[in-house]
Amino acid sequence: MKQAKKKSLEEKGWRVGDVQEFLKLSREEAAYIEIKLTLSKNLQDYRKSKHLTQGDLARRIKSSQSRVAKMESGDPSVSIDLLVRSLFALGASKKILAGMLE
Amino acid sequence: MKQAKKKSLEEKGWRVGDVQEFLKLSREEAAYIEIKLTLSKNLQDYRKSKHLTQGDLARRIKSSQSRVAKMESGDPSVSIDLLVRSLFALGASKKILAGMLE
DNA sequence: TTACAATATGTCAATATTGACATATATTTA
DNA sequence: TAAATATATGTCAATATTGACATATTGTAA
Repeated sequence: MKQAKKKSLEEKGWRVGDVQEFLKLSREEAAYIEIKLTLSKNLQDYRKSKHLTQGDLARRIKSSQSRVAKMESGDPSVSIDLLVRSLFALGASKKILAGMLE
Repeated sequence: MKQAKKKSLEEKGWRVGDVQEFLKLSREEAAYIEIKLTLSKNLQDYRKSKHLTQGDLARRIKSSQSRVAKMESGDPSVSIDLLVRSLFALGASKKILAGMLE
């Protein structure tokens, strides 16, 4: 955007640059959420493939059934760290993790 | 381990099973730490390849230079979440992330 | 149906992670 | 060299994540 136009808009009260910033942020936010959902889904598949209940997995990682449920439902209160640690507890490796993201 | 042997050891005060549990935990812990270090190193390379200072990156992710330094040094106070969000802020994609873990 | 097992949802105190700050230590440039 | 710039390290109050709990809902076998 030309400086003159930018200045003109700013004089009218617009915060120029915010749209681009918004788009960039939402792109990054979307990528972040997508990763969490990918890990969530894979965790559930992985657990089921081992014929474990949420309670079983909870015991293994010293957590609770309700937290495992939140992990698998993509609850925003769950960190990537916890998802990754849970996958490792089920026997996944770094390579397997990489495969989940492809 | 045979049950008789196990019982005998337990009578002597040993917590049998702890060794296996310790090994399993350390295996998972090692994998978790390895992932963080991998992301740390890649973050630094990625940042440098874009000719940005730690301060520049800090501004982009609304954090501080000191936290970026901790991210790149593999400081245990840094979460995978923060590392991943930072990589996305530098333009990385899910696929690129996967490549880092291979 | 009715038990029973598994999963989902909401809450919260305890714990972990965070950005910010001060300041030390490189590293680069004039 | 010295000054400027970049990075490292320690601390801490604010915020986010956590396990635990209660309880609701869903699935499932008798």
